[in-house]
Amino acid sequence: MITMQEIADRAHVSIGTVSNVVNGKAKVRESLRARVLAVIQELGYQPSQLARALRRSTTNIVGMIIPDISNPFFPAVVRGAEDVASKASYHLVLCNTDNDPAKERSYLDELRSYHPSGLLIIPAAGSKLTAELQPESGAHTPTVCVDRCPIDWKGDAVLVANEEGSYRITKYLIQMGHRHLATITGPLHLTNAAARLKGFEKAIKESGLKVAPEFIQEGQFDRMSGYQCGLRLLKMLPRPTAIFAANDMIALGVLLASKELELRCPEDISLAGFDNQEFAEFTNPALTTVHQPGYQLGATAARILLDRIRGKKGAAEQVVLPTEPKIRNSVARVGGERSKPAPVTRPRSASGVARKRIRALS
Amino acid sequence: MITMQEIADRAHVSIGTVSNVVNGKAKVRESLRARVLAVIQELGYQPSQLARALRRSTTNIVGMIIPDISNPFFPAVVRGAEDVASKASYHLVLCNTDNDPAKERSYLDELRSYHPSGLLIIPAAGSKLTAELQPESGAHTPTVCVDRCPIDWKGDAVLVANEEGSYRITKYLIQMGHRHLATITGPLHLTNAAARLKGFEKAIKESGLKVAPEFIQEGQFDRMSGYQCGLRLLKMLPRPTAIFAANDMIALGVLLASKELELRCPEDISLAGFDNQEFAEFTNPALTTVHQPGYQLGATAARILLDRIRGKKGAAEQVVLPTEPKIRNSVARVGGERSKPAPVTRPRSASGVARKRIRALS
DNA sequence: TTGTATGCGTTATCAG
DNA sequence: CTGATAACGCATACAA
Repeated sequence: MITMQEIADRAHVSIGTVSNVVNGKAKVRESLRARVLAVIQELGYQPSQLARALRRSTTNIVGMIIPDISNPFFPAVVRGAEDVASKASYHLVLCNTDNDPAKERSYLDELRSYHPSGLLIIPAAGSKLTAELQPESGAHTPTVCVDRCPIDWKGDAVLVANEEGSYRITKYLIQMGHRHLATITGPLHLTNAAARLKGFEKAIKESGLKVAPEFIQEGQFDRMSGYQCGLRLLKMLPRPTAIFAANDMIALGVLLASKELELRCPEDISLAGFDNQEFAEFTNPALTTVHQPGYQLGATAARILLDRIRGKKGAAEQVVLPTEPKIRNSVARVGGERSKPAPVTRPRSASGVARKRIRALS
Repeated sequence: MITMQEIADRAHVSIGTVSNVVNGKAKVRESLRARVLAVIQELGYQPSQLARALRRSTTNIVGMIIPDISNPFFPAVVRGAEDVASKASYHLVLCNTDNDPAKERSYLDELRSYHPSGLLIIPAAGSKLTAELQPESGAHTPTVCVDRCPIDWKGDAVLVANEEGSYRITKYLIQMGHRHLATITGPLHLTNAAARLKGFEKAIKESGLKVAPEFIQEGQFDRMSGYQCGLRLLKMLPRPTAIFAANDMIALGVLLASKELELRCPEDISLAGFDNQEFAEFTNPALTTVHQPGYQLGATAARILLDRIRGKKGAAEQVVLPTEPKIRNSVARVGGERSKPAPVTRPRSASGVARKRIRALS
């Protein structure tokens, strides 16, 4: 490795001068500056971020922790975060926790010991380990929770209108004549999974319907889990006529399960998801789901983080981005009803502060 | 931040002793050891990786560079890499280059200045910047190229049998009666894109067929590009009867284009992809494609990298993993032929060293 | 403007 | 076994 000292020697200047030209802080005589730059070029000198960080005790990296890189929803939010971070010349480094709180903890410690400028966290299922990141704790690294947060999280967060989204899609299911609804949830100690279930139950209740407890299956947010819970649900008698899957990966699993049981979707079983992933419009049948703005989620979170990094004080910001049902072909009308479905209404209390106006579903 | 010195003070020992208990290198009297550990616990001390790395000039991180996190194929290889890296207690940090060589360069420099133990690189379209990572260059960081490599790459690499895969799927297309084949390739300066085209052309040639030059469209490996090239192709007269898309994202784009043009797949246009992504069996129609083992790709690369990190010398290893056609419903039989398709034969020279035996397609 | 010296938090080398 | 001390590469306050 080639160091500043070597540059200094070759350019016949002091190491301090080299540092000054590298960082452009202090003024340096033009002739020296040129000479130093030339030597730097020649030797291909790269400043050691390690030493620099140790000295300045901060780096230009933003750490991001995601729970499951193989669920394409998360890469979408990563894209959003990265675009704004890299525009502000921060480097985004990613760690995948595999939904394992222990791994999360380990990555978090590792990341923090590199003194990142900030942290973007999508907590793993079961993590409550973010105590030392809360704003009140002394010299904390600026941190914002994305997509979901531990129940006791007090800091900045950007979420989506989960409850409203699932409420609206469930209403739609009911309007389509379904009376025997089931749902496969995510891990319920995650705020977003809980909110989606809440919206589901709210719609059910409002319509004077009931769901048998066994029609509410708690799963993971992945395809495997959707497959297993789907199988279980589809074998029950009487069978539900519609399943609300708490995300699109689960829905994919249900699709697989129904195929295996030789049940047709939507004729035998209607299905709705949540995410509106890229593949949702291409599945067979095209998946009716709730769109959530993954990219904006990441971008917004990164913007809030940058504000904090730049020293913005004030109360924790909790932004809630809107969700929007996407009606496609995986839900069939059931029963005699032939009337056009009424527009899906919004619940009286939209959860949180929706940034954009949510258009009513036509 | 709490330092070793503080621990030493509180435990009434020297800083050297603290270092010894933390690293478990030298022997420390049990009583002291316990005292130190207690203080560490109490104060929640975390060693500074920064200082440690500066001193040791190496870290336990493995940097990984991927070109497009929103293409689900790459997350799959990340999973593989991470599983083996983290089992060996390395931390995988990810950087997404967005297929931008400048960004790649920047991340690479950044990463390298943190002294990672090794680097896993899936080069961006257009990167030829890996010169200083080649094994011959002096104190290089162990590096292995994954999935594809710049044409002049001399180091370790793990790839898949691209040419063979596209050869076999193209043969299949021809067996299904197609005579007017088109292809949408990836960026052709990427080895894998070039190999897939080569396999395609080889099959064509072997069958005594020809493709019009405009039936070979060079695109990017993403859906947008597939959509655009697809549109172009589908508007040509005479129209190709089958399109071989160099990956599944491109195929998705073609699906969209055909839908927009009100062309039915596979009746009006047959389509084959490459990747066999998770969604491929759920698309409408289910996508016929070439399976490539993303997870193993990452896992194998990480294993080779770990060997190098542990000091293994020797010539560059170039592993080629097998690919396998997956026949589903996006390719229609065309023309009068009604005979059962003959088994797809393997080309005489399977490219590279396939690790597993490739079963003939039945 | 430029050079010198100190310290960031560790690890490693040596005396005790 | 334990403690002092010199690096690691850089930034910065201060002296020249």
